[in-house]
Amino acid sequence: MAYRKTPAEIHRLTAAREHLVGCATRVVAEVGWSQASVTAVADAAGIAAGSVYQHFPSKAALAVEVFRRAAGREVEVLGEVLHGPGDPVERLARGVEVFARRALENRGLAHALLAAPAEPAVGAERLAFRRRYRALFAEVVHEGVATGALPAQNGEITAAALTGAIGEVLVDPLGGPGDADTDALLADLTALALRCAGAPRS
Amino acid sequence: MAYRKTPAEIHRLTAAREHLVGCATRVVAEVGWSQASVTAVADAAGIAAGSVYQHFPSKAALAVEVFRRAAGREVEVLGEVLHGPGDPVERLARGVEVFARRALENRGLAHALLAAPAEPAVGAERLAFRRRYRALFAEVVHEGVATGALPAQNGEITAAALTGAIGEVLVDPLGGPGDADTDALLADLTALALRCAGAPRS
DNA sequence: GAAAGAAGTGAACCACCGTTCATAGCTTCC
DNA sequence: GGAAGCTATGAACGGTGGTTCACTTCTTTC
Repeated sequence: MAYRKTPAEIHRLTAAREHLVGCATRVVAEVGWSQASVTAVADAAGIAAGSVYQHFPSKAALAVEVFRRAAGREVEVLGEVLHGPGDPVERLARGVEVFARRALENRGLAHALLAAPAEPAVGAERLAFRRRYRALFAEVVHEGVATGALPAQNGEITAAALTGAIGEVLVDPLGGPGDADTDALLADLTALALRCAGAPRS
Repeated sequence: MAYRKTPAEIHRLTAAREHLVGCATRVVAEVGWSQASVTAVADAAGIAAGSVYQHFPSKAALAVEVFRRAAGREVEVLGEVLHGPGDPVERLARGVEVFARRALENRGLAHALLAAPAEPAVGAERLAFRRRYRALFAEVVHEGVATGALPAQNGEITAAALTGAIGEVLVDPLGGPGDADTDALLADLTALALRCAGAPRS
């Protein structure tokens, strides 16, 4: 044999791959899936279109990777908050707030993850992650029902409503174009969440 | 002059157009916007691909027409229920129930209207109609707040949550594939809606 | 330094799809 | 019946965008 990947080379390759995924994520967040052509992504990463295929077998595979990375981060953060300290109702409120705040802080990415038109492979991925968000919320709702803090209810539906509400607000900002008051919006959203779950009025 | 459209001819033309729109709606409901190519739609209507352009200047125009017809019906029905008799809370519950029931009865179409990936022109239309659904719900919520039946709240967000929740449930049926129990689902949804709006517990 | 092999390149390829257009078939009017 | 005008047709066109591939460039090994 006359060639073996040296550690430095391996590192260079994975770095290139990471760089590609990062740039692709940025492009998707900025212009959406439909406009994120292989050429556009490659340009953003400073490589040739053909080189993308050194790292991924197809555009769909790259897209799925981009989606999984970004959506995975959100699931992780949400999970930490929902499984953190505090009683179920508090955690639910904080979870909604964090989830929504992160989405509002990176609207483009959030839109891409939750709503923007995408190829079927990404659509399937989106479905899977929606289930995970929903499951996380539902878990806390069930907990609240068990401890008596919340009334009996279909937790899955409550959870669906929470993600749906945040998605709605993201897709079509109600307060006009400007972020007139993000904090107020977040406050309204958490209040909605507590009503949705049937938490006692404060 | 040697030619003028006779009434019968006019009727034939508009009928052909209607037939085209109807078939296109069916195709979209069955396979989604992305798979509803001009050829597929023309085939379904039993005409040549080129003939579509006798009735519509572009595929986008046909798509928009299909969307407007279908979404317009829903707005109308929802409006009638929400503006009908009964106190605001009752109307809200009935509105959610009717909206969701119709969606569940024609899942394919509902999915196309609310969620399925679509070309930009349809996306814009969708945004406009979402605002209308939302406005209708918000109106009733405001009414309820005014009469004291509901607590003070951001009605727009409550309305967004309601449409979002129904959309969520549609996109990813929670109870597995089967309609295990549509009535139970509807009951859970209306219960959710009332909690969302903060209606007194029954 | 030279051979061997991998990564990078970008122009060309190809499939798909909306759209057009020359042609054929019908309808209207005299 | 025939001229004029409209509608219907479907093969051909053109743009787009993912993918390929012969070739260049860089890295490793001896």
